[in-house]
Amino acid sequence: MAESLKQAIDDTTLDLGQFLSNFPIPTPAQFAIPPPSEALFPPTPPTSPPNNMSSTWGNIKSEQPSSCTLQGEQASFTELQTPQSNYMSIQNQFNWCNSHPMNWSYTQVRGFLTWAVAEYELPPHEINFEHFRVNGAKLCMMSREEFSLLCPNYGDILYLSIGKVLEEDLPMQDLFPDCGGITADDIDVNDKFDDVNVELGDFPPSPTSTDESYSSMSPGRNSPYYCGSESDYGSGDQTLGNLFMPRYETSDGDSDHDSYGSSPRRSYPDELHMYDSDKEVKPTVDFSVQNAPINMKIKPGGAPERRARGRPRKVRPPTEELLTTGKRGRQHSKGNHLWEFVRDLLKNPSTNPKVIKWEDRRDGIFRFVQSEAVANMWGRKKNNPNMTYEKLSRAMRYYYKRHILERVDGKRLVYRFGAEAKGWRENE
DNA sequence: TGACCGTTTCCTGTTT
DNA sequence: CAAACAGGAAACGGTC
Repeated sequence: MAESLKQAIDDTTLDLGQFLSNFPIPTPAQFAIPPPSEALFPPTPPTSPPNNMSSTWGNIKSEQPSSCTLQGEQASFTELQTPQSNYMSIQNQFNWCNSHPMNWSYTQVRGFLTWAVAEYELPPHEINFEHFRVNGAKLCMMSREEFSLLCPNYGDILYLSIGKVLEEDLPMQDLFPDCGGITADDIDVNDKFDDVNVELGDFPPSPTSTDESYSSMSPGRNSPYYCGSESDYGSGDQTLGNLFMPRYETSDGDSDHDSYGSSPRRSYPDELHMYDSDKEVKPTVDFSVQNAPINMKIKPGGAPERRARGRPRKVRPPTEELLTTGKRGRQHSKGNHLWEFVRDLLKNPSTNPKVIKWEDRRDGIFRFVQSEAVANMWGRKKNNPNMTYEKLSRAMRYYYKRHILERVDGKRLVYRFGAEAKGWRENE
């Protein structure tokens, strides 16, 4: 693993190289030098990644992240030449695997990205770390599309990598520990990408996306990330100018398979092409009859008819995991139910009362303070960038019949736990 | 393999 | 007028 990280560093150019220049690989001799001070560098408990990266996504290597394997070495490799602040920064980069992504600092986000580059053998020059100047909370809020916008060719991989970390079966207190990383102030759907916007300028918009999140990220023509008008799409440029390059095509699903090139590569997180619903970025929409989306009936010679009711059928190309094991990732794992997710947000001081709060603690009445933020977090957990509060609330309403939730009339965004909901009471 | 479950997606209509 | 609510319909993907 250290080898692959070093290889990634050797291969590094431009931004990543600059970043990694602050990231010296220790020599064996340096390993022997003790840390300067216990107070400054308290002994770290044995480090393991927050989860077993292979448990659910069979194709992800089971080794610990590179950064983790170096954890034990870091206490000695920099202090001679490196200022303490730099040292601490480096230590933080290694520490990303010690805490939940929601709690990552910007530095830990970088540490994670460094690991991902090495782990999935991504071409470092195509991943500009400066595009990810966000803390973990913001990173977790970013949709798949945002990842792709920030990193056109490998955003999906990064998105699914972070989703993988989030998806693991951590106990909720580990998922959202109140340990100073994220505060409630960091979670605000209204400024859900503020860090990015402030530091990067506006995102370029999705050319045809109807996703409202894009409208809030409308491009500044003066933004350094404004890459041109629609006529510029698909220039083929692989660098910054291509941030806007559409990667998704029509609903036939697998047209972006080639995006990752044909070179042999370590297995990426699977389900990279899982979602191709009609809300995905679809810069080229062909409404000819044979190419019409499945639910879009075309009148002969006329305009598209109203789409059919119900959930549109998805076209999902088989993943490597599906082909080898016949399985995709688990969906209904323990603790994966929406109401339990909501309950655990209520239990967590990082999210309660900022995004969700009790209206009446004893009666189990609660309110979504930032409904779209909750939806975003739920979507992240389910690896579904298209989740919205509207959809989440539909699922919530199904709980009425099962008495997991009870209706609270007359109040918007307010629900009440029902008789079948367990574990929400203070002394439960 | 198929039934079932817990959503997810989309829709129309209503209420706030 | 927009946002939220309500609930039907159908599809999806995992579990049993």
